[in-house]
Amino acid sequence: MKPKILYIEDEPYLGKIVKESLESRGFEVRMETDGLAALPAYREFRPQLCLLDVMLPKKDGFAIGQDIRALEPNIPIIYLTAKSQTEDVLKGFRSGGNDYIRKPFSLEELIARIHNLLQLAQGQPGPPRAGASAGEIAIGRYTFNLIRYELRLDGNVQKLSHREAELLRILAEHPNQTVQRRDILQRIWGDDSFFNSRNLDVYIKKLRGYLREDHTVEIITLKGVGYHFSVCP
Amino acid sequence: MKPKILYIEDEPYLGKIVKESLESRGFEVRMETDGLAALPAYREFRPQLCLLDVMLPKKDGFAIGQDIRALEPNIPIIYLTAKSQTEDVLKGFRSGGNDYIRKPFSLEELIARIHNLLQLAQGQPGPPRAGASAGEIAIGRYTFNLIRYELRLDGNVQKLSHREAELLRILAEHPNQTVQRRDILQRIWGDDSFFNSRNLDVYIKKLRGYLREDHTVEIITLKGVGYHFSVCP
DNA sequence: TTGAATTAAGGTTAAATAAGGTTAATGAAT
DNA sequence: ATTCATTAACCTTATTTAACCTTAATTCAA
Repeated sequence: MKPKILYIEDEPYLGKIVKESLESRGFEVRMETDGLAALPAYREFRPQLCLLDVMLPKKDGFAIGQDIRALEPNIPIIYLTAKSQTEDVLKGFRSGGNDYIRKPFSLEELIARIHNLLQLAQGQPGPPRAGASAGEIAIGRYTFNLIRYELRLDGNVQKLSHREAELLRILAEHPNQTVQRRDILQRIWGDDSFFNSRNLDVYIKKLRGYLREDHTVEIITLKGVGYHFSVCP
Repeated sequence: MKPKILYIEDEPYLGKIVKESLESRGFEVRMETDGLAALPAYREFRPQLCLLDVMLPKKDGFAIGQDIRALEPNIPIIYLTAKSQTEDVLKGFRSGGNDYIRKPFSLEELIARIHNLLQLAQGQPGPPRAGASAGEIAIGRYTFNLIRYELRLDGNVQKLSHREAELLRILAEHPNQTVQRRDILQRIWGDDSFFNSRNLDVYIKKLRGYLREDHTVEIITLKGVGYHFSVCP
């Protein structure tokens, strides 16, 4: 489904160009030129992101942003303005903005920032792999659900503990790459002292046990360095 | 605890000013002037956010950003640069940047953007689901009425007690996120002494009982940390 | 330059600890 | 009286610690 963007802009020429550009990049855009029409349009359209010009005749963009934020605390909002005073940028952030772009801006930059915010709002950074939906990672024939801490193969479900899941996640985020031991220790235990180090060994063993069914998946030890999560298709 | 920021900047005068300003605003800052020192410093310092100058003599900020992103996929990264070409902004986002600030920048704006990103990175409360109106939260197939303390599934209504409702509310406000045990204890009981701690266990059990009907909803224990309210769609 | 000896790194297992789960009884408030 | 909240006792399990074993890397002698 195309991400929906609500765009409030009172300059019709600029607005038309931006709207068309965004549409050509795969967004569904609803534009309003009147600040007072923004909130009703929001309610009806239910966008994933709002792009608000600040300087509007009747109701300024900051006020609109605050209203929308009151309705939907987490929706990404980008303010768009000709003002270049720092004070306005600050006001933008205080009004609940997540980004603030000064006119004149480059369309490419605008699009990059939109993508960035939509991704941040989703919460998930890693590139999704085929065969696994959001919140899941494909690991060979397994599917690992990051939210429920479940490792599935065919019908079988293996519940993982928190530590097990953290470790598997780190490995799975770096398929066919070397992950340094101390980085894992830092991420899970916060330091890389001797005891935690032995602890990691224990969990590596557990994961190897869980992953035994699919021989294309392997945790390879690189002594003195770390681990290589090998996933050959 | 103060948020830690790793700051890579090769201009010592500018760097000193920025570092001190950030410190005066409650951040703990580690600055490095050498691009090659960035990654080791990152490993040791484990910051919550990275502030990377792009134009560095030996290794540029984008390369550093990519390395750091490989270690920690979710850490917010801000690029800082004198370049004003759009192409560089795009490159910045492609390298996994979450924001991009052009020099000369205002310190206040920088700080506002840092706060903004730290907040975004903190918690992504999942997208509120359709079918629940104001004062109600959708929890999987359930609907939870915050005012009447009622948990509904299809026709059935389960009345919750005050404590039960408080706890469910805290969890439901953070779907698919980790909530620290001590935060819950603080919010409900005002402290986190041993006895209240056992008390929480009792209420968690009760909620699990109420939520048993929908298997996509689960309260996952993270031993020593807290709970993860998993709501898979 | 081999190749045994040495050493460090990690594997394996099991025990200990701490954290939480479960259930029931007690106490407080309406 | 009844409901809800707290306390308590006992049970289960994740995590840590520890001990001992295996294997890879390094060293140094022949």
